[in-house]
Amino acid sequence: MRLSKRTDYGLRAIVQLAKLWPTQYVQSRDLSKQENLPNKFLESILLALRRGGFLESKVGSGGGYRLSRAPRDISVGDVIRRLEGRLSARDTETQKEPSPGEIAVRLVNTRLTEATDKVLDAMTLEELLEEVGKQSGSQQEMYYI
Amino acid sequence: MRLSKRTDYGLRAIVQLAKLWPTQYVQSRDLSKQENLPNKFLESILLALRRGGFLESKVGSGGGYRLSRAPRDISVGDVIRRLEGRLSARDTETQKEPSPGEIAVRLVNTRLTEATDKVLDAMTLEELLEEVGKQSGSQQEMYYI
DNA sequence: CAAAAGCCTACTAATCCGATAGGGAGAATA
DNA sequence: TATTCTCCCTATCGGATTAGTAGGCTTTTG
Repeated sequence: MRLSKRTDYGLRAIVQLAKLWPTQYVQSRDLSKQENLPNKFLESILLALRRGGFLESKVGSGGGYRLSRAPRDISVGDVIRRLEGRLSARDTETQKEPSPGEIAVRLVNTRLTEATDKVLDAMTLEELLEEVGKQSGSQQEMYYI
Repeated sequence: MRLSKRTDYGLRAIVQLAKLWPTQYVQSRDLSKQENLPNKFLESILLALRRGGFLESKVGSGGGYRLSRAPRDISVGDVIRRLEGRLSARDTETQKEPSPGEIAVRLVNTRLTEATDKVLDAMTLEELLEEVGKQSGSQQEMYYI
């Protein structure tokens, strides 16, 4: 189970935006510098996040992106499902009676989806930020002591 | 979260073998017919499953494959991890201090892996077979009434 | 020996992913 | 008005990965 780069980058960007919330707009170029991401690729991801209702944007000088609501009101699951294109895409319509193997695979897939959804839906950006704070805090102690 | 075709096919084949256990050996050709899978592709998958210790094989006339132990002693998680090549491949060694975004992504990944492992490790082939039995049973009633 | 089956290697085809290029269009600022 | 700044949008490309094929070797059974 691996997240695509697209999702990876999107998460990293939205985490940065959550850190800065509710400050002024942040430009995509700055975001890509902060997390060291390919500029143009990130742009398309931010656009998807905006369309998904997670971000607000402002064009022109002084414009950029910011969260559309508080980090506690944004679910990581929602964000990831928006970014991850490959979700239960084709069901091939099952015109014929499914074989035992097909039923089994479908069952496994269902359980997996349920489990991941449950985990991801339980996480908000706020909680994610807290955890990151703890982690990077203890990290830095190791360096600064 | 999508399983690869390789994993899909492998599961379907091993479910068939579990249904027939502990009968005599089943040929890969018959398996590919039963589940309608590409013959040669399936062969390589069965080989991987044998190397993983899930199957026993017998060469020559009258040979084939069968489970190496009871369905209740084979975990679906083990099977899938064996078939799915792409598991936590590169960790890129993180030479530099990770950014907040990277920490967040790592955290999400950890939680996802934990959740999926938990679900898959809790399933055995036996349990899977039971569920399939229920499903296809109720399916068939709809057709035969 | 001949047939049956697994075993093994190499190759090709198709798909998807990550990334880039090149420009609009509209808002702020001078 | 002109200029700059930023998001917005489309198209395309290269490479990696996945899916599938071909062909033959080896071992067992009859």
